[in-house]
Parts: sequence; C-alpha cells; structure tokens
Amino acid sequence: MDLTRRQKEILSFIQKEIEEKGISPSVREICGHFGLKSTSGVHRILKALERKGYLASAPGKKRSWRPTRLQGGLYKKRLSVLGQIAAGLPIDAQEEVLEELPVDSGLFGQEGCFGLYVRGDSMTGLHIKDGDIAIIRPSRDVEDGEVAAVMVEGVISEATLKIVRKKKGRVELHAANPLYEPLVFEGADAEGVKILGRLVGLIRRGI
Amino acid sequence: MDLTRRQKEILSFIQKEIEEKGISPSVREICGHFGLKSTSGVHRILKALERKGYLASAPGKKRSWRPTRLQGGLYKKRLSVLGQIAAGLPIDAQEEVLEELPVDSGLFGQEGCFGLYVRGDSMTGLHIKDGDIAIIRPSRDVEDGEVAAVMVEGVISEATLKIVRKKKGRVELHAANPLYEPLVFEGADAEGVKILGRLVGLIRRGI
DNA sequence: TATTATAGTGAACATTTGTTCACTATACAA
DNA sequence: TTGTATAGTGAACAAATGTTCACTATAATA
Repeated sequence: MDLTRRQKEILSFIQKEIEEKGISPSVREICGHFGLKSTSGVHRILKALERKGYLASAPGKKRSWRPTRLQGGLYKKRLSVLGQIAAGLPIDAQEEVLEELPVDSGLFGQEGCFGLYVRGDSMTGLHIKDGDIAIIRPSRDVEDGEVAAVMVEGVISEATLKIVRKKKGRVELHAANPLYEPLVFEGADAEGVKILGRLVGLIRRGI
Repeated sequence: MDLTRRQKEILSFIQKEIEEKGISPSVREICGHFGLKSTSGVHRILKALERKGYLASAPGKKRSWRPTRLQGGLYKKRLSVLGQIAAGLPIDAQEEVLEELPVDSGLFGQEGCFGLYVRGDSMTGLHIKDGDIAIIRPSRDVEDGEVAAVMVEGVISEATLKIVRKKKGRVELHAANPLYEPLVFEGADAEGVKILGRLVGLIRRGI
C-alpha cells in the first residue's frame, strides 16, 4: 500500500496548491506542473491515490480532488480584531476576538498587535475613516502627541482612538476632528485614563 | 458594508458546503439549494460578497468561490508591492516587486491583488495619505466613479490613483483633492487611458 | 518466458460551470 | 417623481475540466 514516487509527488503538489491557492488544481494543471502532456496518466494516478485512501473526489465535478487527511497546518500568527474591550478586562482576553485577519501581525513592526474597528469620524483629520481597522500595539504608556487606543474609567467604556497630550499633571485626549472637543483630565482624574496601546497601522477593506 | 439577508444565506451555505463536502458548491448548486432558477442572480450576489470582502474567487475557474475569512485560513499567498509600473509592461511582470507583505491577498476579496505605494496628497479627500499602500485588484475596466490605478500613454508614465468618470465618448480622471484639476480625455485620447485595476483596500504602516 | 503494476502519449467526448446580456420587479431614499 | 441597490428570470456562450479509449514502454516478479 506504499506510494510510488510519482504518487507522492502528485499528492504533495495537490496539498501545496490547496494550501496556497485555496482551490484544488485541475488535472491539466497537475500535468502542466510536471511537464506531462496527457491527462489520462495523471488521472490514473489520482484513481490509485483514491484507492489507497489518500485522495477523495466527487466524480465528474471540477476540482474536487482533495486529500482525505487534513494536513494539520500550523498557521502563522494572525491578527485578531477586538471589536470592543470591556472595561477592566485585560487585552489578552481571547473571548472578544471578532475576527482573525490573515495578516502576519509582524507586518506592523512587532508581534502581538491587535485590531479595532474604527467607528465614527473623530479621526478623519488623520485620514482614518469609519470602518477602518486600526492596528494597535499594546502598551501601558505612549509619548506626548501619539495616537493611542484609550479607555477612561467611568467616562469611556470602550476603547477609542485619541491623540494623547500630556501636560503637567494632566492628560488631554484630542480627536483629530475640530467638531470634537478635547477631553481634559487633571489630578486624580488623570489616573483613570487607561492606555491600551499605540496606533501603529491601519487596514481598510471593501473600498 | 453590511450584508443583506440573501447574501448572508448564500455565504453561510458556501461555508457549510465546504465544511461538509470539502469542495465549494457550483453556482448552479447554490441556485438549486435556494430553489432559484437562474444563475445570474446568484452570480451577482457572489460578486457583491467579493466586493465586500467575504468571498474570493479565481475568475473563470470552476468551484473557486470560497470564503476569505470566518472559515478556514488555508490561504497564505502574499501581497506584492509594485512601486512603479513602467509604461507598457503587463501587470504580472514580476521583476518590479519591491516588497512582499505577509498578508493574504484574499483579505481584500480576491487573489492576485497587488500594492502600490501612494505618493503625494492627491487622494486625501478619500483619506488616502502619502505613504499608504493602495491595494489594487487587476482589471481592464472599472465602473463609473470608482477609484482605479491608471496610466495614460504619453501623459502619465507611472501608475496613479484616480477617480474614473466615464461620460459619453470621454474619460475624466479626478483627484480627490480640490487643488488638482481633473484630466479630461476625449475621442482618440480616451483610448490612451490604461486602467491597471481597481482600488480595493489600503494598508498604512509606521504611524 | 509471461504477467502485473506503473507511467506516459494522444485524441476525443460530454458536461459542468463561470460569466454575461437583456429584461422585470421591489424597496428605499433624495 | 427619479434614481439606486438588490433580486430574480431566461437564454446563451465559451471555456474549463473530468473521464475514457487505445496505444506504447519500463521495471519487477513469478
């Protein structure tokens, strides 16, 4: 019940194609990859792989040859989109993942980033639109003038994007839109400002 | 960006079929399941789901409609950034790849997309900044009013982002910035407008 | 030797299937 | 009202594709 060299080659080609492209190769595409000129030889090999239990197909249906065993693909670290973050919960709470984007989170400089759907028009001055996905790198603190995802205990119950301005003894949260007044926190109130992380990137889809 | 009821039904049917049977349903199988008698209506819905980023397909290939997310992340294809495209060269010329982003190009609805670095401020009205990476889906043509990467023979020697407006016998290329005058091409000149593809997404790094 | 399993070529067939075009209809908003 | 987005029907085209038949060739084995 062992596989011949050709059978192994074709089986692994099919696995690779499905992994890379998401659809199974046609018989002619398999021929092309191996420089073969006739489909019937490949078709016979597919039948052999089916008989030996490595492939399955829906007879007559296009691109239906596929492996029976799911190759346990270890996918790269993906980017989680956390829609709303309940107050007090740590960022790494996994229950809130709304979506996993097929993006290596290292794209934005460091792993461990996460995404937040942007709602509203408070950041249009920085060309961040409603519907965008803001990429946040977790951090307890940011520099003066940087954009951060923040929550304020008792005031803002979900994460919002703000420009953080630090003055002596107070913290100002500015929108990038003149229609919105800055929020100013002084003294003890400034302690309530919780910084979730710094804005490091943006993804926009469905334009 | 929301889905209609029909769109949700069809998306979830495709997900279920792939999960249960291992291959994507054909357009006619989708019709059959919902008791519809014509494929073109379903096809239009598939295109809508593609435009909204929920499905991807390999155009013309059988049974290639499949989810881009919320399902199995089998797709690892990366996104190539083509900085400048020399006039006359086909889009698929691989020599111009400036960078490979660790992003599944299916994130933006369809495989085969590529990126272009955005330079200048001509698209700030659409909140596209200098330094952004515009994600382009190759296409010979776009609908009136859509944003596209275009070249004009003898006038624009590298790809630029423009809003394409089609009138009778002429083509207008608008910037999304009142500082820039639209370019108007009439008659024979309109033939020189080469559309490289449609804007489908955006990535911003290093904020 | 004869037999068997495996591979490959070449041609052809019949379907499946994605895609498009031209209509119609409905709901909703400007 | 007009326009726009969404759905649906019906017909048709062109290409992709699985499958089969008839051949040849090579290596291993009884």
